[in-house]
Amino acid sequence: MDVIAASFDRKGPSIWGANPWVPGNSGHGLRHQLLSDTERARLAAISSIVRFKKGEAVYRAGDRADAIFNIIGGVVKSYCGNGDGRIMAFLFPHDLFGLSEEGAYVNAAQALTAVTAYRLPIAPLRQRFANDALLEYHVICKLCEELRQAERHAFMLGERRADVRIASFLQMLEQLHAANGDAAGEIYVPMNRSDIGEYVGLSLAAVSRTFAGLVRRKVIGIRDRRRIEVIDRAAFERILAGGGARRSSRRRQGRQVR
Amino acid sequence: MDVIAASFDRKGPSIWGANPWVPGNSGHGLRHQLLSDTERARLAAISSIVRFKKGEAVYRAGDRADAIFNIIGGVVKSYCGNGDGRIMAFLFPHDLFGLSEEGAYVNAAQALTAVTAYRLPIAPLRQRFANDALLEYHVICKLCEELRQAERHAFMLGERRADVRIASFLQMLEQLHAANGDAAGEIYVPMNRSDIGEYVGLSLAAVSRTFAGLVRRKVIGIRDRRRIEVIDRAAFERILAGGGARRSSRRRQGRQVR
DNA sequence: CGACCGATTGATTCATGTCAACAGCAGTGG
DNA sequence: CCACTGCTGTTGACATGAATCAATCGGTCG
Repeated sequence: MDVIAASFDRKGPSIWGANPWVPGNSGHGLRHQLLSDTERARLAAISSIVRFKKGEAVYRAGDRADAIFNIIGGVVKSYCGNGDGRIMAFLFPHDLFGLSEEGAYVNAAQALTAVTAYRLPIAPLRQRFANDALLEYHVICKLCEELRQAERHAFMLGERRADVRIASFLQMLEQLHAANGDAAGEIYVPMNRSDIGEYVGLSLAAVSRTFAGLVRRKVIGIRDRRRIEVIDRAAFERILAGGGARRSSRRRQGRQVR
Repeated sequence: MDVIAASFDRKGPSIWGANPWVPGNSGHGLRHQLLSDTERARLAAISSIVRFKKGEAVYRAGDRADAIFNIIGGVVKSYCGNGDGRIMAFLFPHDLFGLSEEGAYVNAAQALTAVTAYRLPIAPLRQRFANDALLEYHVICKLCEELRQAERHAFMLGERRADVRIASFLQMLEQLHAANGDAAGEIYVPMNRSDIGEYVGLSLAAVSRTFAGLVRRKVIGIRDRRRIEVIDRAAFERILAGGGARRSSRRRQGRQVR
């Protein structure tokens, strides 16, 4: 990990999200910058910029948690450190990560690509919090969003069929690109098959097989191993919906809400 | 739903949690009251107390989100409203729920038992936020905790074997009791088998079978259908650990952290 | 008592895990 | 330039464990 003084050619830490309490704030779920320029500048003053090489560890589970991170560029995975490599989340630019419990990181984090990030030490950050209610409010917004993301993850894992899980995963990446205003049409998949498996709860073999199946059914196309495009959008949506269709057994209806 | 003016025989909304940045703050993960008496009183001033009968809906997915809730007593489930009944979370006293996206609730919520809760309207709450940095900070702490909880949920769903999932679920309930200082020895299970299934990602039949299996193996004992005790603690831990043991195939080693 | 809901249990099916061989590709070093 | 090695991804054969369908049972409510 390299440490560099926060330079001024960037405005400072950047948090993208949507205010959960403002209706249709920018319409179709588009995220935007939550922080004002002055907030970003103030945060820049207490932070440093760090770089990680591909594959480098950002922190390990149980490490003393003295900072949180804000990604400028690259992709990070947050995973269970205890031998079990299940991945809890993929983190992208404008995301915040490094949550702790009782002062220690609960998960481990590793750079999947080369990563640049702001490192925000806890102590000065808490100082800022105490003086800046708006900043805290924005962090609350971001946390709500991460919570929603974690729920979506759990929702996907509740799905039984492998193709639905993979399709949900692709949709997640696609929506992420869309929310960031990136070019559509092609989905960039920065993580390898094994990491996908750890995230969606399938074996490496099953992930590979499922991709192959979707290609055979002409639902998706794979150029590069990391560039996927949805060919048959209707079939894609049908797969995603397919999850809700089943599990329509006896127990469901009439009881859920009365 | 009944609405009652917030009475003064209670101190006001109550949020339990642990400050994620204070090391071993009360040792073994014990949670405590995050709000001061004056904060609680101020929140009480802007909130009302609501009651829900068993089975009653608190809100539905897509409803205009104009308030969040803080449980005083009872258990609530938060579930996906779109026909698909998967449960995202069980909420207990001192929990906060009612998160929204663009001003609308994303999930539906239903009372599993009779429930009493504070209802905190968003508009005045945001007023209070603007004037009370400490309150916001406490909400951040709570959100971090809920995020962690959602991650644990996803972690459990990543598990393949039914007995591990059920054991994790029981452990979750047990730790919940412990964190609240409730009596140990017996686990109170306020939800029915079907709800458990929706939460842990198993069919109703599989939940039932798995409980039966654990009883047959003398790992747990079932008195009442909602009162379970762990008989063979060692075997119980072994089952929980069993998850991490597998998935040790080729792909894992040497790459996760270098 | 009949109807209904929650729960248990059995028989069968089928998707995914597991094991294993192998192919593509990159990096390394002679 | 070419073996050698290691990692990533693909594919096949087989076993397994949970979903599904369905019958049954106990409790509760009217």
